[in-house]
Amino acid sequence: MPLSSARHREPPAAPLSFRDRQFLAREEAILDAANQLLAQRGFELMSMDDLAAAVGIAKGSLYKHFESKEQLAAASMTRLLRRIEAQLVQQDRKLSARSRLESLLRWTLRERAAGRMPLLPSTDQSVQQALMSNASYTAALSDAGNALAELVEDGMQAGELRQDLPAPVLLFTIYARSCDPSFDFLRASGEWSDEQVIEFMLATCFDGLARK
Amino acid sequence: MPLSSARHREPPAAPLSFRDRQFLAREEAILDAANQLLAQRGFELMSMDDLAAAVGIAKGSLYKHFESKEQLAAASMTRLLRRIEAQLVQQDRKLSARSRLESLLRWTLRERAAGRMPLLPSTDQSVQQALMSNASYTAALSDAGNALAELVEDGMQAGELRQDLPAPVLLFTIYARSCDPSFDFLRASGEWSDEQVIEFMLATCFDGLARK
DNA sequence: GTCTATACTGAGATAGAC
DNA sequence: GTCTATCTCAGTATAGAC
Repeated sequence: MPLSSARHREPPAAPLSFRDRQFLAREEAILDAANQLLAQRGFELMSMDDLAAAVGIAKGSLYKHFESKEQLAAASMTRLLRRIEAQLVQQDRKLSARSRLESLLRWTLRERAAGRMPLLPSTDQSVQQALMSNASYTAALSDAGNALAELVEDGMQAGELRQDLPAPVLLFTIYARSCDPSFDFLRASGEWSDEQVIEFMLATCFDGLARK
Repeated sequence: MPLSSARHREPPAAPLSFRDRQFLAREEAILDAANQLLAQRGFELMSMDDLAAAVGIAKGSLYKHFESKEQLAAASMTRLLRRIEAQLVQQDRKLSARSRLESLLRWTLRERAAGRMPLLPSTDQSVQQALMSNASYTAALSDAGNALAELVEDGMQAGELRQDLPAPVLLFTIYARSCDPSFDFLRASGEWSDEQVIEFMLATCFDGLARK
């Protein structure tokens, strides 16, 4: 009977009771900790024990909020997708499509540097399957994907993005940069600041490796 | 007692007995199957049960060849790195650095399409740690990395690759393309052939997303 | 050296008191 | 709804027969 994501997306008209707000606050805390652990270790290596310890609650209590580890991961990913969408919505729409895409990728990589990127897109089939059978997740994925696709289309029509490749190729390429391992490699080398590495990523993504 | 990678790297002068050759052939079969499973599910989700079943031998026998799952993964990665290096060595050295890099990436993505890429670079710390404490692996990694770095340097000096970014940025960017999830996304869409997707990857990698 | 059978461990999930 | 204690099972690794 957890309130869960249903109430997330459609807040009731009536004000929440103190207990409900406390419950939701705890749920947010769980998702925050889950994001950290998922980012650090990935889905399989994040144990519910570790998560409970990180949040400071008992393992059993996790299951009052989320019915399984998979559903918890789905909630974590859903929240991320909603945030991505929010980033796109709040952007100044007078900016060029390319600069909006760059700005989104910058935000995403900053989130990742801060350890808040669950990084599930790159994991295995069983998790993917669990995600895709979660209605909230697929809805959020569709919404964020559509918003991003629209931006890519705009950029292509405006002549800012190349037109000799199919739009999905550009879309997935941008999407994949958010979980690109080169980000970790470059950060691990310790030679550059996070912001420098982010700008490197943007440069190689949009302008490629070849000399122009 | 397994012959293992030591004999791999320095074959003895004496010819191998029939039993030894059989043993090594089985070891190769294990690594082939391991590559497939690692590619499909990743390290954590590949169980030794599955692997033994795929090879058609008993689980216990695996431990006569490799002392642990981690060492087995290290052997798999080592073999891959040696093959990458071999690709570089056998290339026509009169070709431009850029076309040699493209050709290497093409080979790598074809290997991946065929399910032969263990994809371990993107996994967690515990595996990475186990790999880095394996001498054969670190040697192979160093060799392949140096060969690749040399090629990148050549390309930059020849003016084929951009010079406004540090060389390691270019190197890691190319390296990361071999485990780029966008490859899977594009293949899964079913709209293009593997070869088309590979060329898309090369195009976005070297020329970027922006219109030139 | 390969097999079958088993010990041991970690982790997901549940039961029941409060 | 949260806690402690426990169940169950998958998976690594090992033992022992042949």
